[in-house]
Amino acid sequence: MNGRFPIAMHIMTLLCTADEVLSSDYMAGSINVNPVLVRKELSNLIKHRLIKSQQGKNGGYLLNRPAADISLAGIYQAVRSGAILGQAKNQPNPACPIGRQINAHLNTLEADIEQTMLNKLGNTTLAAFCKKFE
Amino acid sequence: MNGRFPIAMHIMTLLCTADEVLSSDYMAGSINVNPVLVRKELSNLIKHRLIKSQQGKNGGYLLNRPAADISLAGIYQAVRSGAILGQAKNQPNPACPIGRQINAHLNTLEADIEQTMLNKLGNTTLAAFCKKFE
DNA sequence: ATTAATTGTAATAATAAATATTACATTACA
DNA sequence: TGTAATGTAATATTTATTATTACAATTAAT
Repeated sequence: MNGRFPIAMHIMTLLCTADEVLSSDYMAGSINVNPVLVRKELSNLIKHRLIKSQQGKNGGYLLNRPAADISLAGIYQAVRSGAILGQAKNQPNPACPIGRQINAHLNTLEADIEQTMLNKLGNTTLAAFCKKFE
Repeated sequence: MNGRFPIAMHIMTLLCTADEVLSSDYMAGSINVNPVLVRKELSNLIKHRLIKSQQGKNGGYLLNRPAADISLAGIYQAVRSGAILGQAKNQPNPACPIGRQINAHLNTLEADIEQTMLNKLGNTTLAAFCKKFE
């Protein structure tokens, strides 16, 4: 996987603990990645209605609802890209009895694991996560 | 993540359902990836004592113990590389109160989720997985 | 003994994915 | 009107993954 979940969590934690809007440049400075990457992730988080923005001078970003109403599962779902257990890009040989069926069975397993993980992540709110930073 | 778990599962399923040793070239043909990639993964699975090899002509690979004694968690642990929830390669700004602590808290979360996932994968044996292919 | 099929592994190349950079249009406050 | 910010496209760079080539070592079969 890539660094999107850690970066999204960093963003959400910053916004959760801030008492005013934060700029993408400020957040990029805390995360220490390129500001455009942060803005892309902010765009995505807006699309998933987790945050909102204020444009123009003195603009910035803020949470779209109370942190107690945002679960880590929601954040994960906003950034998830591909399978938890990995995604091979091969196309197994359909002439082989195993190759013909393996993807279907792996997909079932993947769905099962992902649901387990979402249940677990759903147990923690952003508010609870941010309490650790006191 | 990458395709190592799917490929390892494909290998283990082939070996589980075979009644003789299988060559890396045969398995590469079923998986449809480069034979050297398969041999590298086979090497790794040997290192984790999940399979063993017979060298020389007519050689090949076979399971190292009954499929009922191999769990999907064991296979996952043999191939896992990095964090389930993603690994950012940035170094957060230590001058920021959030940046200073975020990695510690994300690592705790990661460990928690990974344990949940291993518990779930531990519930299924390779033998049970392979029964689906009848 | 010799041959051939195979494991095992190193070195390199090619491809794909992630991240960084540059640029600039748009917005809204002061 | 100037300025600080969002929003986004285009491109470049870096990193990770997969493929390829090559060949030494091993062992069964002839």
